[in-house]
Amino acid sequence: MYYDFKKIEAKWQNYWDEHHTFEAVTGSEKKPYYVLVEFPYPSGSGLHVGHVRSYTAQDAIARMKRMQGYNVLYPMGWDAFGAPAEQYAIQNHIHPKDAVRENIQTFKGQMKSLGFSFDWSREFSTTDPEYYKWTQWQFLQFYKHGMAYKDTVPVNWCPNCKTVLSNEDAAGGVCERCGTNVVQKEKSQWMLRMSDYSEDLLKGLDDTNFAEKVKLGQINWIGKSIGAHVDFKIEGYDKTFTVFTTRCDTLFGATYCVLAPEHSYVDEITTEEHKEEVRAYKEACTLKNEMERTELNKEKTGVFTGAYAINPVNDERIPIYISDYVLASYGTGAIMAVPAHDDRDYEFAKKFEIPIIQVLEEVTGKAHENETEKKSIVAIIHDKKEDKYLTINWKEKGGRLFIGGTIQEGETPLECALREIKEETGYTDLEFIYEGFKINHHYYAYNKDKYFNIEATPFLFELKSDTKVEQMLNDDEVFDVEWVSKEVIMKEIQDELHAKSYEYVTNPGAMTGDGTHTNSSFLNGLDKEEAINKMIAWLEEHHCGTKKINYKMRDWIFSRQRFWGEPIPMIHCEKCGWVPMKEEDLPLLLPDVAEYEPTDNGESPLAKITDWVNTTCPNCGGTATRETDTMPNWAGSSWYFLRFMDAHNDKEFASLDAMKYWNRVDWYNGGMEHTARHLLYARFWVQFLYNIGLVPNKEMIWTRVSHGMILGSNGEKMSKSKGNVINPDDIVKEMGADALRTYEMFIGDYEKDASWSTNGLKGCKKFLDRIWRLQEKLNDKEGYTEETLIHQTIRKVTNDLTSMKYNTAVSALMILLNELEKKDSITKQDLRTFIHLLNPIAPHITEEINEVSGLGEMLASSPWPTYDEAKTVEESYELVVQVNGKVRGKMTVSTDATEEEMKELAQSIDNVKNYLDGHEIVKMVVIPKKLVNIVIR
RNA sequence: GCCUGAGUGGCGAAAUUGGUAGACGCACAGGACUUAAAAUCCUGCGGGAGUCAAAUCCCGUGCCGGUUCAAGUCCGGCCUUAGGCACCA
Repeated sequence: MYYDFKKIEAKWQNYWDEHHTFEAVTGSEKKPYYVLVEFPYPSGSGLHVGHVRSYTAQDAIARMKRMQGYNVLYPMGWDAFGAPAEQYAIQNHIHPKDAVRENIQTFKGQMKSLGFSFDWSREFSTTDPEYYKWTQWQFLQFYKHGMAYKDTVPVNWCPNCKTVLSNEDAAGGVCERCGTNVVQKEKSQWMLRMSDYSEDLLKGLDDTNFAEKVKLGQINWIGKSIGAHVDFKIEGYDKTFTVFTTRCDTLFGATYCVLAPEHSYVDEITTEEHKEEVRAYKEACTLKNEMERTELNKEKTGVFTGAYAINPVNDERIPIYISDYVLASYGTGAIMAVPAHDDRDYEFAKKFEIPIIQVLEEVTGKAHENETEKKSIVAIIHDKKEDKYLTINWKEKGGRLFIGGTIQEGETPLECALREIKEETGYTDLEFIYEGFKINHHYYAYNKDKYFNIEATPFLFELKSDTKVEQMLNDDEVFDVEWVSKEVIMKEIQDELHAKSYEYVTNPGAMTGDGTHTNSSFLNGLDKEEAINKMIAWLEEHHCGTKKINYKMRDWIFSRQRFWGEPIPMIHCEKCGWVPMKEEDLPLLLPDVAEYEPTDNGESPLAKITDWVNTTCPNCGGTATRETDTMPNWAGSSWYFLRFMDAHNDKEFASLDAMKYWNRVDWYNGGMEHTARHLLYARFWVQFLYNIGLVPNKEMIWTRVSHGMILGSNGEKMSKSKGNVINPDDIVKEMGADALRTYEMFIGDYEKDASWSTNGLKGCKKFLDRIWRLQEKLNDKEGYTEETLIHQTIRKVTNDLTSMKYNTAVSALMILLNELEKKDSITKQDLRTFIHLLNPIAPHITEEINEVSGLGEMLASSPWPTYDEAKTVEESYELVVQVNGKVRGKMTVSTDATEEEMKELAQSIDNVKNYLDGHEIVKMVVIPKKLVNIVIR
């Protein structure tokens, strides 16, 4: 039997269009369900097979939910502002809106040819004045509530192209277009006070059902850290500066302070002697952009200001440096540096030879009552020639150790180490290399029957020559002195203190872990958490500090120096300053011109269109000029999901009634690349609207999932230059939309990337062909032929579609097909249920089969198949019999066999008997309806 | 460097959350139909030992170790890889 998929697909697509099959009715009696997929940027290259994957996945959910009786909203629109359209327009001297209109036509045609059940009646583009009118209106609300302000911020600037670049375009510190080094330039920009919402955005996550990794992305971006502000007096000034630290417990170890080069105090406190150096350093920093300051700048740099700060806890005088490793934009732009316990400070202190004070000792071993305290050393001696380390092997009595010993009265740790080496091994010609941080070790000495708590100092020495004296050993010191390799040490040094000592001296660096405090007056003996609390209390009591929470998230830079974006509806009047446009004058339309070359000074191209720029002040009526910056791409996409709820409202952005009816987005799908920023912006936008009473929920998105990419058949990202691009149009023409949809659902785990395989696609086409041929087997009987399997399949497909396991849903249907094909004939109900389950994934062929074979009402308007749990149970199953955990036999057993019967049957299998013969049965583990494991001895 | 995933046949992948590892599909091989090919259908398909053929046994989910009657799944330690963040104090 032959079928023409092109004809069938066109037929049903037209039917759906003409009958408005998938249009959602706001306010319907049915329960609402809102399925959303990120609306695309309509680029010139058309729909990507990756789009097909996520649109199909969401389409399957939307179609199933409709059949389950929900009023489903599954809308589509266009996020069409942005640089590529502007770029294209500049090159071709046409208006971007014309390019956009064309691209939208292409995208829409492609989407229709794939049979997605979008509600096209709600379609809009962010570039429609009817839409961006409301984006502008919402900006005015931000402004009126004090949430929008102008500030001077550094931007990436390409001196050659004379244009402002986004961070993406300035990747690697060079301009993407011309390769010139990007510099930082101060520019006045509109900002939104997003940082005010840090805590709300964090807490709001509890009211969402986002995937764990999505939540984590949001949490990391917000970057909450709990710490303290500490005030430092500046010597010779009646001034203090404040630092932010998460480790105020290490304050006794602070040996210097660092200000960001941009810190406002720098010029004032720099002494005459250091003025030139500081000036030069600051200038060097402005020439560097953010990229260079972070990525390329591994080595710490900085200069001394000549000024000193006073450590409030001990009145120590500590030098103030400036360095670009301290960021002006985070915390207070100033830090206290504790080189012993911070990697960056350690590196800096080593380079500038600043003292390092240890205030935290790592604890090893377990504390015990009645410990004897003492101080000791661990000495590690390295022989460079052989690359071996000196150890003493106590054999059964204590394993392999380095040289250890107790510090005696009047002896320094270093003297002790040298003495112990000489006594225990005889070596005397050693070069001191490194002294590690002290370790606090608890242990029990069997030979003395005593508990000890020692403060051990690890040392590293290099062996200069084999010069030796005779060992001086006590009677109980019976061991071999052995030189061993690194590998032996890693394996055989079991003692915690000695293993740690080795780690400390061979990888010098800051000790950043937890431990017990030392050299810290009232904090001594406390662990990190206790010490932090006690220090905060002390600081507050002495009025020189307080507990403080900091967030990485900053305010949203809302200006773009671009033509193709929503104009910011603000007017600058010389008398009145910045004045918002009147709401009734919105939308502020983009001018209809065909020239928008960038300006020389980084202004938006709009600045050159004087007719548009010059206006009157809404306040005083005097001459005024318009803001020429436009909004970022993120603006229009921050609230589009609200507009879909009431897409044609010309009185409001969306009515509260409509939003209350739809309630929120139930299921939102998008790319992983948008889970951090887009989602955060959208949530911020919604929370603001909620706070001013314009939306019904503080979180308007419930579940957010992300899909993996479709890669080329070579496993690389699809791109024209690699020549591995698959155009969905070609596939639809050759194999049909249903085959493409089925394949993309079957390709693998939905959340993971997957490589394209034409053979895999062919397999899915074959699957559909076989279903078509199933019609030849129809008989006139009633009911199900394979009742149990069909009920199981209904359950499996229903569950899998709801949990995004599309690949196993398809495979369950393949299994059912294999079984149905084995039958001589099947009933109409068999076939009807089968195609019904497949309909959300392959909607055209299934509707056609349903119609041609007269199986019943149209699938799209029929209720989703239901299953009976009792009917999913098999009459019998294969009992697995294990002996000591290994499978030794299987047999078919009735489902109602009791545990006792299972045990008996298990032992009746011949092969099992062979294993049991001559052994005692210790016990039997029975897993009902699964297996019996016989444990023998 | 930090965070988060992932590592299973020739390939894409499954595995009810501790209970028969490799479902389903692709590729491949053999066979049927055909003048022939395509399409379609049937059979086989992790590695090894064994056998005329079986039965049966051993090994096998990145590596090493552990817990358990039982580990792809849990615990400890590594290795590789992808993505995100990155001097965030």
